[in-house]
Parts: sequence; structure tokens; C-alpha cells
Amino acid sequence: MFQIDRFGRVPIYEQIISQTQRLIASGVLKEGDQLPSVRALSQELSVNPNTLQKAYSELERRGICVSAPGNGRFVTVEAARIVGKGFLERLSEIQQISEELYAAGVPFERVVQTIHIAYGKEMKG
Amino acid sequence: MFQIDRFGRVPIYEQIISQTQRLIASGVLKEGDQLPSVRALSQELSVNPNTLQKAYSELERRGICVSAPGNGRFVTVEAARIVGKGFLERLSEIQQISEELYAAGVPFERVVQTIHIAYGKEMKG
DNA sequence: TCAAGTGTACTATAACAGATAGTACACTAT
DNA sequence: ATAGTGTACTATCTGTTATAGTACACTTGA
Repeated sequence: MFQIDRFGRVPIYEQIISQTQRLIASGVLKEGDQLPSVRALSQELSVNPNTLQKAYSELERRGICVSAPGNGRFVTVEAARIVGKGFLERLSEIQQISEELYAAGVPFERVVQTIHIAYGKEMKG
Repeated sequence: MFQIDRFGRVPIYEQIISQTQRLIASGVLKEGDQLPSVRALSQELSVNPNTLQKAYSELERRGICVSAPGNGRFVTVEAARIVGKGFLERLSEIQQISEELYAAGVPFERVVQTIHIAYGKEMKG
């Protein structure tokens, strides 16, 4: 369910956060679903439980999941809505990169083509 | 000429690297231009000379600039070509983010609009 | 010639974030 | 009761980044 990159610059706990959010955004995880326990996931990923606790605490702080001590940790009702709001930040990332490509002389159509591919559409021509 | 963010995750020396490349990609720095000396730039930015040396060494390793000991450090002839090749990586970044936005239900047109803005074009409608 | 400015090399240290190890306790379902 | 949850805490290890300080070689130009 989760895939960890131990060599990149992004810390493990942030990878857990963003991957969880992505699973919710894409509908794989829905409201009421139980998240893997810190102990189980720590074994599966060979990661320290504290690291996962850190990730889950942050997700909880954001209102994306809630803990039921002794029971488990579950996706909230508002999770999808909250995660959805993050798209504005990602759009600004795209804008920033596009500005650099523009400055470097990469044609407009070349960038749009990339979006087409991501959205699984065919290019005309 | 350079702008340093001391709080982000990206180390200073990498900021110098990418900003130098951006200046070359956008044509501000051209073949034969002299780069600021490690000492001068270290004063201007309040950064340790070693940090800048590290950045410049990497730029040199990439063939983007060359050092003339006792004289200075200059942009190479191939710099623009080498830097230009980096656009493929940035396009794949855009593609990756777009795939997430697609999964999250953000409409295609919304992403393309962002590219329009970056390229300084007006949206039809 | 010599001073000033360039690049280069090296060691040592400080500072910080990330991750781990280990332990302990409270809660809940069965 | 037992096993599985979450939670809290301290201590430690590690790697990266950045700094400090010093020394040396080279080139330019007054």
C-alpha cells in the first residue's frame, strides 16, 4: 500500500503523509476505512514505529484521520474534502515549473502535451 | 543576482546551482560571462565561501562553467545546451503532478489554464 | 616586483533533522 | 486475561549542511 524511498530528500514520515493523502484523493481510502496500525506498518516497511506515529499525528492534526485508542485509526468524513483543497498548491508548483520552461524556450504546446498524457487523452495530430 | 532561502529544505549550494542554471537557461548569463567569485559572493550573500565552492565545483563537473585559476570562473560554450536538456526532467515533474490532479478530479482545463498563465497568454472565454 | 584578486585544498567543528531503540502506560475488543 | 490498538517519553545514532580557519598556487596589473 505504501512505497518508501529511503534515499531521496523527502523524509519517510512526509512520504507517509503525502501517500496517505494521495490514496484518499484517488478514492482508494474512503471515509471510515481503517489505516494500518503503527506496529503493523512499521514491520511491513521496516520503519520505526515512532516515525509512523509522527506521520499519523500530522494527518490527525489536519483532520484527515482520527484515532480510537485501543481500537485503531480511521479516515474521517471530511478527509476527502480536506485533501482536495491541496490541489491549489500543486497547481502553483506546475505554474512555477512552467514559468521556467517558458524562460528556457520550451514551446507552450510541449507542456500542454504533457498534461494530455497525464490525463490519458490523445493529442490531435 | 542570487536569492537564498535559508529556511527551506533545499541546501544553499543546490540553490546556487539551480539558480545559476536558470540564469543561463533564461539568457541572463551567456557564454564567456564571468561568474561572481566565491569570496565576493560569499560576502554578498553572507554565505561561507566553501559552500559556494561546492556549488561551483558541481557546475564545473556538469560542464556549465570552467575555472581559470587566478583569473576567474566563466560560463562555457556548451552551458546553454547542457542546461537546456534539463527541461525533460521538469516536464516529467509536471506530468507526475498532473496525474495526481487527474486522480483527485481536477478538470483538465484547470491545469491547462495554469500553463496559460505561466506563458503569459490570455484564456479564451 | 609586488599587491590584490582569483581558485583550490584541507581539517575541524557546530548545528540540525531524521530515524532508531527501548520502555512504559492506557484503552478496547474478544 | 490476552492481544492488539494508540500514546508518551528519553536517549542515541547518523548523515547532511554549513561554518571557521588556514594555507597555497595562479594571474593580472599597477
